[in-house]
Amino acid sequence: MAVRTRYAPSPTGYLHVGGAWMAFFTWLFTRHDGGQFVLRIEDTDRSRSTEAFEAAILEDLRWLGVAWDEGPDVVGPFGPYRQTERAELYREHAAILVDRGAAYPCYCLPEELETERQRAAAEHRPYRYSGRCRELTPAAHAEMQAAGRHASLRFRVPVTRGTLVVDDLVLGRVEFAAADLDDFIIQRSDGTPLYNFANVVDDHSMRITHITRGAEHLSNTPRQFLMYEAFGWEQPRVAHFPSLLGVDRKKLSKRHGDTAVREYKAQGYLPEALVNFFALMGWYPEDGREIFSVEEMIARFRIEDVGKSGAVFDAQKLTWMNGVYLHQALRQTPERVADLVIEALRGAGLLDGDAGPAQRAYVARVVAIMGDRLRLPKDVLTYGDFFFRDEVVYDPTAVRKQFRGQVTADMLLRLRAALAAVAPFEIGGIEQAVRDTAVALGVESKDVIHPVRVALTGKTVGPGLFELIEVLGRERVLARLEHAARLALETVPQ
RNA sequence: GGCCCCAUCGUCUAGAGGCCUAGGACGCGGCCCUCUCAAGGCUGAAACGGGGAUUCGAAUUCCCCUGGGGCCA
Repeated sequence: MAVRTRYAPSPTGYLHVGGAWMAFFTWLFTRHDGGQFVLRIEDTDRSRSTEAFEAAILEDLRWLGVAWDEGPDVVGPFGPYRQTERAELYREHAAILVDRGAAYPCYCLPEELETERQRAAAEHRPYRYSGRCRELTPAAHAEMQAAGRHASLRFRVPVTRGTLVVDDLVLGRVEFAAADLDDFIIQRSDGTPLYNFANVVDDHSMRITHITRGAEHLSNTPRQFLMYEAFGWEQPRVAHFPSLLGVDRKKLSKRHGDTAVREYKAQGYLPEALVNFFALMGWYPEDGREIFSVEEMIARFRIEDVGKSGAVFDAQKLTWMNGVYLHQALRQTPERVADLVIEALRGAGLLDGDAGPAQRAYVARVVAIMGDRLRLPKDVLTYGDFFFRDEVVYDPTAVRKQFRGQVTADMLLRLRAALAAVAPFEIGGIEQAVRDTAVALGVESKDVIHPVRVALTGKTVGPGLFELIEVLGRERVLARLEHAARLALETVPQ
């Protein structure tokens, strides 16, 4: 039988890395087995679900390359794929359970349940629902309804069922005692289904064969299995993936900040880097290789190899990996890197409006000489902001380190004269001019190069000097040297 | 509080009784390369939570404890 899986996000926020990770693993597993992957929107929490979030989640999944075969925007045989459009189905199935005696109306008020709970706590017993509505007589039902009480529906746990075994694809065999469970609510008094119940109905009616979800749902599994039994349905296989943790080792959530996938996208992270990084959390290929294409991941991924323990999301390693992919993109599709850099420059206010062809070509040249220094597009600000500023921002430390008053000023002006004569203004002649100047002054090349770098860029780090001079162009180079010569005179020789 | 899951360097992990003097990667330190930085190469520091048991032999099996996490409340 073909594998059918699903990812079922709630559109109550943007897709976060934990959810994306789960979706990706599910997708990898499905593709490895040549199965079908369904996207289902769990929007029963109407107060917090929005269409905008739903659209954003779809967009972010697509950006990551996680594609679904059926979903809210794809016509499929088991739709609709939004829970709010399936309300009738839940009511019908709840009714089936009531008819079979597997569920019953419960009229207990929240206050009454709270009293039960407190008594249990006072007597140091574990709290379990008392079951007082379990065996109500028809007369009692009528009385409750006459009193204006609306019933919720509770699932009748067969306490004599004994041991419930969950044979998990990741965790292995886990046992629960039916006697530890109490009758749980499957439908609220307003007629809306609870998560656990809607999930079972949906997974079965959508023919899901393998349920993948976060480990936090493991405890729900025995309850769900009981419902499958009550319906007489075949149970799907389950796989609980470990939780994604924040640096505090708590389950990753919005309070950890920077957890939305689109936040990473906005910062210029590449989807292939994100996805490769995801793969390495909880799963490693046999040979310990770390960089591989999606195709390789699909081929190698085995759900049995997924680890059991929660993983901390290490943003530093992700950034390193982004550098690996950025450098790869630099060789294969440099214009893509240029686009990302343009975004970063725009974000920093160093570029405005739409970049014209000339500007794009200029950025491409900058990227060509310094792209291998970038891990993130915004690193362009660290190494090459001077390419995009009219006024060089001088790092005081760099100036203090490299400028020596009159001596430096003379050297800068001498090089200026030499560069003014270089034709064409290309790297070969430029390098010659710099080295000749050093010889003429009786110093080593680097004694010229370092101060000149500060003069032209304001900093001690950056791309090769000869390259950057060429890209900067004669006019700006001459102007900056002249300006820097004056600045040098103001610095006290150390 | 009850139930469940987890446990190797700071982090992601390899390790399914002897191959472990516990390997790799990120990060951190050093060296090389070099006009700087980055990249690259070499290299260093860095872990089996504790206690029992099984075994000739345990990171690897079992039990207890501890710690962390989750679900229900």
